[in-house]
Amino acid sequence: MPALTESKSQRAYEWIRDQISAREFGPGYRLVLGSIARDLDMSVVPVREAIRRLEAEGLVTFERNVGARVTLVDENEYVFAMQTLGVIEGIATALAAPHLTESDLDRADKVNRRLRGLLDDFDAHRFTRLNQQFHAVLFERCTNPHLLDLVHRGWTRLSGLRDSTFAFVPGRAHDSVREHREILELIRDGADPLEIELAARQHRWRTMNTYLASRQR
Amino acid sequence: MPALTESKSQRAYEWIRDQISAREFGPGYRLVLGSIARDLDMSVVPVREAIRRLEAEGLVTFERNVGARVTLVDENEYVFAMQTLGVIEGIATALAAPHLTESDLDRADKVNRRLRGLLDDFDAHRFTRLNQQFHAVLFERCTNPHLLDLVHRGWTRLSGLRDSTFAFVPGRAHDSVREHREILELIRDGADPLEIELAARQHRWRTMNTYLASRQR
DNA sequence: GGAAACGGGAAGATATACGATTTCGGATAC
DNA sequence: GTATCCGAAATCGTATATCTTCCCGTTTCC
Repeated sequence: MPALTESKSQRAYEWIRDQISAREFGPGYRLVLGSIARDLDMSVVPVREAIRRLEAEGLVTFERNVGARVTLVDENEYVFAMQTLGVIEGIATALAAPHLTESDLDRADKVNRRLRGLLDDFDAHRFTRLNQQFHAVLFERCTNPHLLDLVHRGWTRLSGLRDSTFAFVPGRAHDSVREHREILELIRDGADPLEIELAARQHRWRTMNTYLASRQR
Repeated sequence: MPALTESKSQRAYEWIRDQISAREFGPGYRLVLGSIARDLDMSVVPVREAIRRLEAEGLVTFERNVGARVTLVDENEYVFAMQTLGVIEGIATALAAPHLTESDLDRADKVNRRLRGLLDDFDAHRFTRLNQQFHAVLFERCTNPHLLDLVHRGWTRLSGLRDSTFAFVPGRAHDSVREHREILELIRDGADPLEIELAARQHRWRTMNTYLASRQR
């Protein structure tokens, strides 16, 4: 009988990751091996392995003889993650740009229109979700899988950190939609890759800076 | 009695990583849990955990019910890793630049002179080691630890992949030393961060391109 | 002669067991 | 009242045991 199901270790990994993403396990949440194992109806061994992987990805922090907890991030950490994501996503978008089809661009445009629609009746959570969708269309065709993996990790990490930047600085959403249009424009025009890269990077960095400015008051 | 020694899991992790780095375990090497455990005088459980971490870092590839082997990289993978490292290292260098002291720059310069000294009596392996040292001086002061971590992983990954690019294209070494000087110059002059970033990026990408060109003949 | 079925050994996946370490509440000393 | 010392409970770390899966050489059947 072939294994139709994935390994328990894999299941544990995905389950924990999803819990973190869904913020069931918020930052600082204590991951107790025994209880997770019980919840998932398995022994602790696969759970340990899952946690090791998550540790290597930076989603959880491990302390010898004490245990694992969901990585706790301060202000700085958030900024660092955003700064990094800006760089990685920027180059990924630039590399993907030449491979985007008309239909990709239309899809991105449609998502951006929905984003604009949200501006009136603002919902930070929905906005963030759509926002990610928009960018995903733009970078998914990146030709470098290694880079693409880093982009995904960056997003996962951020989604674990903070529900939504836009909840803190709703004003940023308006500019964001406009910048999306500009980036799409650049891609449609077959602009210089470096120009696209820097536009995408600055777009993210501006969100980060807006957040920073809002905090310092 | 407090634990003066690190955990077995940690020991296994470091040992395997070092073996890969030292190319005792070359690409494709089959990592058999049982024998590693025997070599390190421990049970397989810690070894499994170590391998999971290495898997998450991309150093080993895992296949269900089959086992782990040191990540085998084809031409493409090498190019992807270099491309990524160029981007990451570029921004890290740019971010570090304003924080470099005179003594840092002198140290880098000294290393680069040694590199130039090696040109006459070329030794690709030594050259690669010194080359990494040179760049390490430039990016270590990067203010974003997250980014710095990615740079380190990139280097580790590449060192696992291929002993030395310069062994394939020794001619590149000469240009490389010159470009090092130019980068140092930019930093000393307090050049625009973007300029520094792109110089560092292009420096690495040129090595990659030279390699590619040499392969296509 | 080749394809398919079989079977044994090697290695992986997971469970269970147990000793070690940390944590924390309460008792005791000052 | 506070600080320090115990000890139990919780939890981790690792070893051992068992079951499953895969690999590969051999046999069998067309």
